[in-house]
Amino acid sequence: MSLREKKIAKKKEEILRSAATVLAEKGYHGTTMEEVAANLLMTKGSMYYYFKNKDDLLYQCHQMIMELSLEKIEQVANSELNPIEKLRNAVKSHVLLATSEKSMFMMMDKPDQHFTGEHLEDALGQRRDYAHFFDKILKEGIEKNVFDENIDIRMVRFIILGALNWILQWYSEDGPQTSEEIAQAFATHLLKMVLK
Amino acid sequence: MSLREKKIAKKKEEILRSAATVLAEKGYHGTTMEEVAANLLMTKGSMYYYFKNKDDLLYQCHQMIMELSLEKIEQVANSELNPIEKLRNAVKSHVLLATSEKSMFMMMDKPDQHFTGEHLEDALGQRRDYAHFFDKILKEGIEKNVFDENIDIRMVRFIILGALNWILQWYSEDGPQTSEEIAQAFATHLLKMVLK
Amino acid sequence: MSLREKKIAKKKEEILRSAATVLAEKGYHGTTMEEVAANLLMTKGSMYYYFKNKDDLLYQCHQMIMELSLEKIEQVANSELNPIEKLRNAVKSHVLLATSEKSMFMMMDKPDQHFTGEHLEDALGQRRDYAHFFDKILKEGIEKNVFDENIDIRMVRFIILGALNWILQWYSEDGPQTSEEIAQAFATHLLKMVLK
Amino acid sequence: MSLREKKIAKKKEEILRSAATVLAEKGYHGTTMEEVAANLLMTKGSMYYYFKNKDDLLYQCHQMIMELSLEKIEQVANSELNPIEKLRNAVKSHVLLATSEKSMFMMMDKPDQHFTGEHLEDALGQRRDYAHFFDKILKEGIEKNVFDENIDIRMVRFIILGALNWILQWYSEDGPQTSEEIAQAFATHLLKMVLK
DNA sequence: GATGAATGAGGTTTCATTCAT
DNA sequence: AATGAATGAAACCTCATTCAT
Repeated sequence: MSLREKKIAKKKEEILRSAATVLAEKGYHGTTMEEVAANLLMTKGSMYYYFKNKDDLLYQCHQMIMELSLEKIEQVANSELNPIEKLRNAVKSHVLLATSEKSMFMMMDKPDQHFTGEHLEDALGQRRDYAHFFDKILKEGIEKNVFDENIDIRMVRFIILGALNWILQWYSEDGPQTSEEIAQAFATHLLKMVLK
Repeated sequence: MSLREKKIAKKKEEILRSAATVLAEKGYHGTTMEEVAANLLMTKGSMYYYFKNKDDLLYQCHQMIMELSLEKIEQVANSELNPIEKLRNAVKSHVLLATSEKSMFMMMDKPDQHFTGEHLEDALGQRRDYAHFFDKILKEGIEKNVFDENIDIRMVRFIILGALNWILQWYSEDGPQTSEEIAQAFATHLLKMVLK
Repeated sequence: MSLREKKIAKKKEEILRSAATVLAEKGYHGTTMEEVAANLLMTKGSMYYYFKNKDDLLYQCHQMIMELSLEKIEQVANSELNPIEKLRNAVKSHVLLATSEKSMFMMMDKPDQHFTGEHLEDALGQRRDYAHFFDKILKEGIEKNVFDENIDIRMVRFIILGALNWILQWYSEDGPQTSEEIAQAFATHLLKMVLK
Repeated sequence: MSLREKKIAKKKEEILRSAATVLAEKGYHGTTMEEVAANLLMTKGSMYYYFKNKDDLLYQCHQMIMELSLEKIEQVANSELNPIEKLRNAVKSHVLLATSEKSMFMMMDKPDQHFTGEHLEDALGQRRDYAHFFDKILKEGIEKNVFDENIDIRMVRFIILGALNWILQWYSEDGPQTSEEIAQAFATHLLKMVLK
């Protein structure tokens, strides 16, 4: 990657982060290009140098955070840990990522309300991929006889993902618990649900 | 309530239900008054006879569903059942309500993105009330020694509410499980998390 | 047609005429919705009540004038006159229409620069239809032995249409000749070209 | 002219030709500097080294083609040919030039839509000059008793110019007639209009 | 000479809202 | 009680133009 390309990439990320912040606060339709730009002391027009249109901006926002998340969970799922540790790590890692990058995660909700066509396909695909890693861990846990064989994998996965995504709705840096503590608590309680 | 008032109330509810459907699908800013009206074979203008403005419409939508939910959970929490049954029933009742009135529940997300001022206060208050009922059940369970005394009530409540609210993101009438089965599965798994 | 529909139709035509005036002066891209509206003491926004978008406005403008023209020439071509009179009348009628509705005719140029897809098809089709009537008259003249059998119908038609359409570029109400006189002169000279 | 100046002049002409092509296809307002530049594998910004602004570009485009045309017709009008041959040659030469440089001629329409102030004066002046040469030929023909003394010179000139300029609207390299044949046909038919 | 980046004015379009009827 | 018509603010987006490098 040339120097110039690096510079562009950096600027793009800057914009994406700004966008994510505003998007998280106001939602897709509630966010204006003006605001995203103002956030960066840029002008509306300049942003169109980097992104084709608002949809594109949103999509790439989604991409960025999705790639981050997928990378993390893939790493955990493919590690040499036992299923218990895998699940614990997956949960913790999601909590830590979500709380530290709250604004970016915020916009992962309701893809079908924001995306259409190919973008929607992509977004849903990535979401499925993410979910799949949890299924994999759960299945492995059952096979290895450390998780309760009666659990309904699909339901458990929905419960875990729901709990994790809900964090954005209530988490605040000034809350009574640090994100570490939350991660710990979530891991503990969710594990209790699946252990024998 | 006079006959006329009844008629108005009925019409209002009709509009609210239509609005909820569209709002659920497209989100607040993505929904136009036109669409809501068209859905009812009405005209945009007419709706202003019943609602002061779009915000008001959204707010009353929110109210309607919140009242329904609060009523249900209050009933359960104040019943004579033991904590286990209370929690089971609270979960089940939420699942059944959410799946049957999906469109109405859909819009309960992110109140701070939609409401301001007094309306926001109200909405957050109701949400807190709802959450409080779960806390109450959990506390009672611990006191009565049927729930694990080590659980972190706040965290558990967040997990439960997260799992419940997330249902809207994946539930489909044509899915592999009926809402009854889902309710059952959720109750079972979530209970496992809190039992001794 | 109901009263209301009539009113709408009238308003639409009002707008179309205003649009035609501005379009004639500034060309398609040079014309703004603002100007068209201002011309009628309307607001930009109001025009979208009557027309889907700018393209739609332009297209219907084109339609209006094309229908007028086609009607006129069809009438002449299908009359009982001899070919000489037919050609004379067709020319005269075009001159009179073009000079009296200069602004509307002005925009018939370069349809492929303004229209796309189906609209382009339509516009080109109508243009072909119009041209066809001239061919028909010319052919009839040759068959009836009143026009020179050596003329190249296609070329002659192009010459006539070119001369007629060019009028818009130079005609002015304050010019030295009335539109009647121009019509007369055009008819005379163009006829001379085709007579035996 | 220094070598450097020559290089610049060459580049300028390159740009003008590219611009003419795009302008012909999309019209003034429909053409973006971006497109013109892209056509030459240049960047938008670079073009401002050669041209002050878009208007300037258009104007110089117009100039280039106008000079070409004027040169041709002046040559014909001032030749030693008899009026008949002069008119025939003027017509033919215009046809051949217009068909071979279609894109450049295309933009000669409606100067008052594109130019203002001094540029408009200039453009109209050149147009008048061009027209004048036809008048001169026609007058000479009448004086020398080879053209019908009853023709209305102004009208005939308008007919001829209209027919000639219209060619751009229908001519295509793949059409049934070569440009030579068209030139021939136009000369023949238009002459017939003015001969005794 | 050339260009990448930024800008801002201006255009099109949408939509909540109003109001006379 | 309903609605057709109008409005204007605000959104998205384009593009000629500039300028540092």
